[in-house]
Order: sequence, then C-alpha cells, then structure tokens
Amino acid sequence: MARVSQAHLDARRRQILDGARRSFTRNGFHATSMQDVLTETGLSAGAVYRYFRGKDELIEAVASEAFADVSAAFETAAHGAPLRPLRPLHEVLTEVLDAVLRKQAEKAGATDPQAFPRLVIQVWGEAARNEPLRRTLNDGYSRMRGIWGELIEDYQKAGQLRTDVPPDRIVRTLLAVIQGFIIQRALFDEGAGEAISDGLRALTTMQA
Amino acid sequence: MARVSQAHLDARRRQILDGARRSFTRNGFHATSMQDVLTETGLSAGAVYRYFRGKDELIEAVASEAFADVSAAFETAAHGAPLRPLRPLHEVLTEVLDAVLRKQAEKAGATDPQAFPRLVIQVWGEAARNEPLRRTLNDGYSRMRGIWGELIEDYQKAGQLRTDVPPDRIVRTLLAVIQGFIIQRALFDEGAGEAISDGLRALTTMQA
DNA sequence: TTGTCAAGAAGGAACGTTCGCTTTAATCTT
DNA sequence: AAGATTAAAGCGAACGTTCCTTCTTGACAA
Repeated sequence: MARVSQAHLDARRRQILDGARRSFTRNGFHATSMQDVLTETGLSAGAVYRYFRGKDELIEAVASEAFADVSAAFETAAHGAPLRPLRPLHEVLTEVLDAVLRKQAEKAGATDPQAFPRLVIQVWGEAARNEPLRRTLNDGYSRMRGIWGELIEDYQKAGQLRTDVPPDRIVRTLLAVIQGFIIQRALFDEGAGEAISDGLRALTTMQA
Repeated sequence: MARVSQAHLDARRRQILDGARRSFTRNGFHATSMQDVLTETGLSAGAVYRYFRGKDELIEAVASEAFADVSAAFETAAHGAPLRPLRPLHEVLTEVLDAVLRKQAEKAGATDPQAFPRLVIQVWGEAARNEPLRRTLNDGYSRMRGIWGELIEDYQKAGQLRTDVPPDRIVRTLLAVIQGFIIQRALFDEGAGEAISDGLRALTTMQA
C-alpha cells in the first residue's frame, strides 16, 4: 500500500492503539514487550514504528486516552446534574461509576468488564514514575475538581452540606470514592458499583 | 564471611528487601532491573540470589509486605475504635490514613512521604496481572471487610446508619475512600489526608 | 583445613529498534 | 483507458543492548 487516504492512516493508528491497549491492560506497560503489541495489532514492527516513535510514545498515547475517558465520565455527570432540584449526591456519583463501566463495552475487543479499570490502575502506576504523565493527570484532576467544586457549592448553598468545609475537600473525597471503586472493580469483583452507590447513600444519610 | 549467625542472615535478607522496595517504589516492578536492585542493596548478584530465587520472588515478598502494612493499619484502627461511645466515623478513618502515612517514616530510608503510597499503587498494578498476588490481596481484603463489617453494624444498631444497606457495602465504600486517598497522596500532593478527613465529615453530616 | 558467603565476570535469552526490501495505491503519461 | 512511474506503507530479519541468572573464584569464620 502506498499514498493512502487519511482515513486509512487514522484507522491504522487506531488499530495500533487498540492492540497496544489490550496488551498493556493484560500485562501492564513494562511487562509487555513490543513483540506482544505487534502480535496483538497484527502488524509488523516496521508498520508500528511508522506511526509511533517507540514504546514510550505508545505508552503515553494509551495512558492519556484512558485518563481522558475517566475525565469525560466525571464532566458528563457533573454537567448532567441539574441545579434544581438537587439530586441525591450518591445518584450523581453512580452516574460516574456507570460511565466508567460503560467504557469497557465501547472499547473494541474489551469484553472483559475488568479491562478498563485494570488499565486505569496501570496508568496510575506509570504516573507514579513518569513525571510528564503525572503532570497530565494533575492538570486533568485540577480541572475536574474545579467543575465539581461548583456543584458541591450548590449543595452547600442549599444547606445540604456544611459550609465549614471547603468544597474542594469534599470533591476530593468523592473523587477518592470513585478511585477506590475502580480499584475494587479491577481487583475483586463486579459488585463494586452497587456497593459504593449504596454505601454512599448510607453515609450521606447518617444520623449524628 | 562464612558460617554466620542467623541474625546476620536475617539482616541480610532485610537489607535486600529494603533495597528492592526502594527500587520498586522508584520505578515500578518491571521497569526496575535486577542491576538497579543490586546497586540499591549494595550487594552483589551472588549474594542476592542466595536469599531469593529470582526477581519474581523478590516482587512477591515486597508486594506482600506492603499489603500487610495496609491491612495492619485497617485492623489497628478498627480495634482501636471503642464501642461506646461510638466515635464519629471520619475520626476512625483518619486514624487509618495516619497509620498509612506513618508507614513512610517507619521504613528505612523512606524520607519521601509519597514513597509508601506509590509502592501500594505498584502492588495494585501487579495484582491486576498476577493472579496469585491478587488472591492474596483478595483474602486480606475479605478479612478487613469482616472486621470492619462488625464495626459498622454497631453504628447501625445505634441508629446512626440506615439499616436497609448491608454493612459490607458501607465498608467497601469506606475502603474505597482510603484507596482513593492513597492514590491522591501518591500522585498529587500532601493535602490528601486533611481533605478526605474533612470531606468525610461533611458527607456524614449531610442534610436531606 | 573446611565449609560457607559474597563478588563479579560471563552466559544466553529477550529486549526495543533499525534498515533494506517488497508491495501497493495514487498519479502521470501517452 | 491503460500502462508506467512514483512514493509511501508494510514487512521481518538482524542489530546492538540490556536483561536475568549462573558460575567461578577468592576470602573469611569456625
């Protein structure tokens, strides 16, 4: 093939990213060899190296995309929460959980419901040792916290949440719940979603 | 040296584990070479391979130990929570957070406050691709959930938590908060502890 | 001496990447 | 319209490096 359409180029790039994502999800970034990725994509080394400078660039691309998917889940849920009447917080969070889970099905070849959560864990692990990636995640989380901070402020203004705690701290706690959910989903079982939805409902209706 | 004391052998083993843990914390399990570990321990290949069969065994040992530390933090906090009067839940959770953070200082050469949380993330990532380790984690978490389940039941009996949600689901949510805290601490900043302690306080005192 | 420990060189496999070649689609020429 | 030309896409063997592990050798305690 030669001088092909942009659509073809885009499709190839996607094919490579999908294969790399499946490989990395299965074995993590650094226990996966380029040979694994090549086999999974069904392409040769020469082809893959035409689209990506090397393994590092492949890791960066897969990791960034996974994180963007998580971010999108958060933003969609925040924007989908109408100001009046204020919906129970655990309901809004459940939407984020659902969106994260739905990512499994969307991604080509991801029939395993634990696939996406496992990839996300690998991304966190990589971010712990890769400063540029960590900065990317930091920026994304800052953005999320800003958007969710405004939402939480509404709950405070409505008298549903105490005002002596900065909104951002509450947001970070809700963020933590989602992150923990991803871990439990990835490592343990499939009941994590219901557990956290119900658990949050119980906690937010506590009696002093 | 030859025919040395058991104390010497134990010390050597610990020296190797500590060096391996520092290396793995810095770069993850699979991006760390044995040469990195050897340099960090200050020992030669011959010495290390006398105490561990290979890299896999080293990973297993470091990962299991890190997980045991987290488990201990949970159990200590649960047992340290006296039944009467029931303390605010966010206080008990804060104890777990503190215990996890204290692990940094305890471990030799771990002056970096993010060291331990980062190692824990690597352990999760490894568990996602290593079934035996995942089973170990699963067993440990089951145990934690049992212990904390009883604690939560007390809160339910006292009328502080609604009884139409199984205790285990609430436990898993609290577990998720801690897990999320570890991630935030590892990747972002040092304010995670206060944020989650305060955030949980706000959520558990919500007004319908 | 004798038995054990540690060191460090060396082995062999596997790694990521490169490079020259072949194939193929798009374009040009007639 | 059809063949010739061109340039890019894809292939896969081979490269140099790095990996984990083993093995030989020397040194020290008993």
